[in-house]
Amino acid sequence: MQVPNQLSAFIQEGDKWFLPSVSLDCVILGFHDNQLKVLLLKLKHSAVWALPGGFVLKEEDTETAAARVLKERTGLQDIFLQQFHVFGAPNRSDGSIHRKGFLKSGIEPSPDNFLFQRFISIGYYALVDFAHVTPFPDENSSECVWKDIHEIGSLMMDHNEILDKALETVRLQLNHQPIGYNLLPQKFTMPELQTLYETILDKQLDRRNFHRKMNAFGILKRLKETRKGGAHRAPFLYSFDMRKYQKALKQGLNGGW
Amino acid sequence: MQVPNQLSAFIQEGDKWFLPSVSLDCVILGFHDNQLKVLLLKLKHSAVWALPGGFVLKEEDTETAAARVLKERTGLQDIFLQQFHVFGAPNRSDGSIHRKGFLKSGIEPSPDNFLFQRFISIGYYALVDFAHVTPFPDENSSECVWKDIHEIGSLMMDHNEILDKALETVRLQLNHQPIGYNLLPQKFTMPELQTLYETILDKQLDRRNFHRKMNAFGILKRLKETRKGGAHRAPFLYSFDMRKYQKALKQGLNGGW
DNA sequence: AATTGTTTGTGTTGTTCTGACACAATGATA
DNA sequence: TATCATTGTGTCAGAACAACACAAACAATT
Repeated sequence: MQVPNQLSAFIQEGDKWFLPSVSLDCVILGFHDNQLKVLLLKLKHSAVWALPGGFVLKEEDTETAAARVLKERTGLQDIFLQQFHVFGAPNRSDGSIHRKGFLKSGIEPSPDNFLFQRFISIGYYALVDFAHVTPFPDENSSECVWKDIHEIGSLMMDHNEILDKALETVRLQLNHQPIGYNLLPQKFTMPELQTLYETILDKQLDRRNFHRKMNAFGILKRLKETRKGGAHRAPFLYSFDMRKYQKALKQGLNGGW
Repeated sequence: MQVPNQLSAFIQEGDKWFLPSVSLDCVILGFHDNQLKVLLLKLKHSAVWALPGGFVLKEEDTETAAARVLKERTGLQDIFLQQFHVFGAPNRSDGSIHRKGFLKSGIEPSPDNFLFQRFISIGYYALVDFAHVTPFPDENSSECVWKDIHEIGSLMMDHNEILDKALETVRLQLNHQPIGYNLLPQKFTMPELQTLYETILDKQLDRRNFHRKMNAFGILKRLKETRKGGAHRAPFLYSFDMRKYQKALKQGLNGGW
């Protein structure tokens, strides 16, 4: 089954294709310039930024639906994708946003249009290699860009809450999920990994202790290459030893009991 | 808005009251006889055990809906309740179970009955003080009882998966949520707390190290009383110092970075 | 009332982990 | 070749941890 590609198909036939009441929103995170980025888009005829979202096809798994939305916005497949929370407040979805969009497009929607109902939303976060992504808008959105997570203003509906919850979840799961692996390119330096940790934890870490502790986990392979070009001493490149990484994550990277 | 109390109202008017496509299931956990228990019920005309579940009223918050289900089965209010996962496989819900129930009740359901549609399910887990709960069945179920988590057989639909995921979540959140506080009575002994930890973690812990570490967290108040009556040395009673407990949980009880 | 069996409370010891710090090595730039 | 910022490595004291021993308490038995 294919997703309808035309706006008009959405408008007139939403309830023909999709599961009612259920939507999903994706917090797509990348790491670039030593900063965490999130993919946002701006709906046509709307002034505010929003998380990319979508609906679940009638015969589709919710995870598959999230992967589909991710692919539509980034072109990426087989990406680390994780549901983290359901947002189920009765007044969270706001049909008036779509209503205005319709009117500005010169369309007169039916009062019981699919988009006007109440939706709960399943939040997913995705971790992607920034360099592999070219964000592009769809026919419903005018812009699709990476935004620094420290420069997010007011988002549509409850999307600020969704984003915050995603970041909180990533922080809590840092020792249990391969977060470094998914956000960094295959080869990376120790200072880059440290900055990633510092950004996620929003906390400064001691460079030398970080180095020692990371090596102690035994999850990194130090390559023979260094990253030249910076104005200073060239740091070694590392990559993850996935077998040991996965094994270590099961215990949690920091033990506990 | 009140929930319909009669089975017939569910059957004939489900889509009048409830949000379509969305259900929820509750993993209600208690601690008794040094073992973790889960509340299960058996649907009328069905041989298998199931988790208590329900639906979301059209204007109701999903959290409120879960609290309502919890209250219906246990009589308890203001309980620690936490969503942990959404189960969204397209074939997970099984209308034929309800169909059989209808037939055995001598009812001829409409083919487009509310219960026959596809449902995703939001999983919630609740932690309750075992002593405060008297499980009782509703008009849809014939039995409602506490079961030891090690003596669970095959449950209805994907409820084994839901239960397993709940237990896994509790284990992962042990250092971040007030799990001891919610599962134990207000006064408890150190050995009881340790057994709770051992049961959740499915791992033996050293009695003396556990004692020392727990005290080091500073989240316990040792009372002047002891628990007499056991055949051996009477252990001290403790209670949680909630202010310090909450504060400690924010960092996570075991640090990490 | 003394003895016994089992459990609880507390302490010790050697090892590992942690946080705070110093210094030498490196690579581009001046 | 000197400079400068950054990276790699090392040290050291204090904290945390695992493994272990022993005394105190309680009820049941004699």
